[in-house]
Amino acid sequence: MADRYEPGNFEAKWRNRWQEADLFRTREVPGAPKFYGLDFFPYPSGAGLSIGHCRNYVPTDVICRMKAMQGFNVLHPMGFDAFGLPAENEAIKRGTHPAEMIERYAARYREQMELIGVSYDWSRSFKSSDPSYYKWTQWIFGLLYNRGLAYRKQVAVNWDPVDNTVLADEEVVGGRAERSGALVEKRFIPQWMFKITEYAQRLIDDLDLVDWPEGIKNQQRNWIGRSEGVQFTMKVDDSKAEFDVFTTRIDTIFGMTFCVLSPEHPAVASLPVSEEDRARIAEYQAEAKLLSDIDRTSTTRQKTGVFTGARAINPANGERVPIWLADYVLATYGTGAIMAVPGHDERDFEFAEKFGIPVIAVIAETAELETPELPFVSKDGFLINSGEYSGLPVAVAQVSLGEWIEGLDIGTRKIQYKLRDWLVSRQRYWGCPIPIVHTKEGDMELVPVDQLPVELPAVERYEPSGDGTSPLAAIPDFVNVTDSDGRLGRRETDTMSGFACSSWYFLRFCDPENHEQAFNPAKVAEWMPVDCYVGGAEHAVMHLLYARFWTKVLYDAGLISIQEPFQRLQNQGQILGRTPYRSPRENERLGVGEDGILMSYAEAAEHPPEDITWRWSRMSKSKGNVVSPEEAVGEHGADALRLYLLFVAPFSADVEWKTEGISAMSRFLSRIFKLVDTQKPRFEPAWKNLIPFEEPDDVSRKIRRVTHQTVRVCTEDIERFSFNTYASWMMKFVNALNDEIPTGELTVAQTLAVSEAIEALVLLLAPGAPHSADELWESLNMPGFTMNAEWPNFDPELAVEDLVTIAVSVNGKLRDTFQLAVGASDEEHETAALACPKVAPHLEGKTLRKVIVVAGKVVNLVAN
RNA sequence: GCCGGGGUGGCGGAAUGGUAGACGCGGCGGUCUCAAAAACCGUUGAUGAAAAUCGUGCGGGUUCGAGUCCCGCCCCCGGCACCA
Repeated sequence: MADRYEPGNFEAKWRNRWQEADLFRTREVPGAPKFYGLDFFPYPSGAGLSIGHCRNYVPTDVICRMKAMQGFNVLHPMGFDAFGLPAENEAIKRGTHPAEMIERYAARYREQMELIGVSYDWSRSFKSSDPSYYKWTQWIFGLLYNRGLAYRKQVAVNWDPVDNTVLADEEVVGGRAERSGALVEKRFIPQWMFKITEYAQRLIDDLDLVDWPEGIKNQQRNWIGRSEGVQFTMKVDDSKAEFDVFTTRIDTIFGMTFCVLSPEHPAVASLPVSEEDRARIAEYQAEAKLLSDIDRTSTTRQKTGVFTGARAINPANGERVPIWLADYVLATYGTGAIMAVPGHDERDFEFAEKFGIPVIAVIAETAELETPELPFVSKDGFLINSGEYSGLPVAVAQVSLGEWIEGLDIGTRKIQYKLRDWLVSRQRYWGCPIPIVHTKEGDMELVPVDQLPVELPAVERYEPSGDGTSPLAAIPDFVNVTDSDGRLGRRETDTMSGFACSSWYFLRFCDPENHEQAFNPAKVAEWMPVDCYVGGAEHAVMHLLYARFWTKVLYDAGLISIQEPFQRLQNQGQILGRTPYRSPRENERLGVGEDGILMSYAEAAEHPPEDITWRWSRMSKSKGNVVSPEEAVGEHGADALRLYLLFVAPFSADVEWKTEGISAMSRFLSRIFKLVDTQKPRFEPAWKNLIPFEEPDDVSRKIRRVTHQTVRVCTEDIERFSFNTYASWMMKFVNALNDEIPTGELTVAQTLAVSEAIEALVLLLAPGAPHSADELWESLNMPGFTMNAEWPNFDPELAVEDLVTIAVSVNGKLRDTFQLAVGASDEEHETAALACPKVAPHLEGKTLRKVIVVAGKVVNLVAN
């Protein structure tokens, strides 16, 4: 073995040996604890992995390898999220079939993952587009259908005119398609929906059961958007017409000076209005229809609206208030109608100002105050001008007014959610077919289990039709089927969103070969929940919410015994690449939100440097700033790359990729190789049996102390995802051993302590730099692989320092330090502190008032 | 606007209310070399000759003691955004 890190000489060798030994196959030792470490299901893109992906996979690998060494049964699988628009669109562009293309891309991903030494059990791998997998995706669809959680409905949908398909609300950001960036249009098309709204409350409540970043939990809570309020009926004056409103501020009901219906509200048609009014209303409704969603929700836009001519009666005081139509009231939230209280709501205030509607105050900071500055939107206040409710604090009035409304039987207290049902159907080819047959009568039948999977037909052309139907609709062999009575029926031609496929893959990994069931419940019970789930924060809402929902449905069906799939979640930070931009030329114009024109590195090289702005942005193929694992491994070695990814920053922080740091890791590994090479002749493999019988000396005690301290901290740091400090502590350990190990003849106690230290070093290194660790392990003549060796344990007593440095401060300011034996009494601390030479001048002319002793840490002398 | 997460040397970052800056990068000085690279040793928050003083975005507070806790701001990143 060399005395330096020469990755080209041994890394590939070890990867081959691991493969030959089938080292990563999931162990299922009876009685052993389990650990399920999982990375987000990746879509295998044609660009291959970047080191940004490795930032996700390496840390998970480190924790899984440590758990394996600690004797856990570790499940660490990997598969591919193969269905969906990215694959289909790229296949169309390249003129290949997505299945064949995905196969290639997935194989490349696997090679890259293997190149960096990630310990996946590939025997469990699958793609979501494998019929043996999506058979069961269809089966779960059936389960939802039978439980009344999947339904078809004619709805106004978000239509993506670029991808030619519908999108779920979650996939629309600021009126644009998240994926394609196209402006989303409204269309009315029958769609398959999942009733996720039925689970809204549980999806909020059970966030308390999981160990996730607070930010992600909050994003989910916000997305679900629970609000408590009162829904009540407003009667229209002079008419039988009525409509419901929902408000979270029932306490402000006496301040209602108008009502607003959304332009699409069905009650509009039955309002008692004149012909003239009717014409005005129709005109406004037509205008509203023309507006796109982003125009309509633009925050800079002035409010618009029209008076209907009708009035409604405020049930609280009998006042007749005008009914307006305005598009700032959304048809899709609550009841699509509101009571407007301009005194205490900014939107209503803006509207009232514009249209000259009265604004009155009904809440104030104190019960005595007559007129607060309006709009006064705080809930911290008291009711005024509110009849018998005047004087009550807001919170109290909300309860009593709610009860009063309920007593009158015109409304109820209600909980409202922003969350809408999950739109799951897609009018595209490359997805999991929805296993439904439409009968002649227009009924729907589920395809029986024994006829699953409904396989995607192999076709030549699968471009979207653009007319709102799936390309599958044009394939007679697929569409024409017989129903359960043997009559001609029509197969459902929509496919499922990719998010459906990724909503249960973590269950399939527990039992991937099962041909009889989606999974054996006993096996799922054995492995689930995922103990550590690692991936990017960009899936905070969609994937995690959907997967939680499916898990709860399967729980309700009695198929699994856990309600939350992912016990602990960690989000890695992004790796940013240096990206050149230049200012636009005369005939060029910048897109919205861009402040430069993207360049390639080649372009940048021959461009005047003063015209280039370098910016850090997420590595992506389109930006041309990707560093591949092949490049990094080729130049520095897999272990150096792995360690650098761990060391460079805290796991969740973004990283600006610079190559200088990586060579520091090669140097570090070389120092380890050198240290092990030097100590090898002294290494006593049986140190563990001999060491209890040897009388320790100062040097051996020191070596053992730093060994046990390092073992403790590294173990804790890996456990708490503090990989950067795990790496730091190994560096410190190497520095300490280089300092402490004597160069001459060693005593027996020292030999044993050194052997223990060297063994611990190699084993602690193993999760982070497994190739090097195995190379070193072998050079020490130790048998097998480090991954099968036992993770070092630490003895707290050996880790304890015997001498500690105590800080002495006077009035909180550090003045001196001194050494003291561990366990010294408070008096000893005090005496030693007062004896410190630098302390006396600061006490001069003062009276010592108090002495604070924190044993082993600090002595603070308080004097004045 | 609302909800999260941040703000610490030249840089990445470390620090259960108890010696701020661990570990690493970079810099500086040295050893080795004809020289360079590599490797190794020393040094490196600021001001100061030193003693010392100052120092974790800003302003207050709690405490014997605050990067850490509390209150009020500023800035950066991410998410949501007319949700009644």
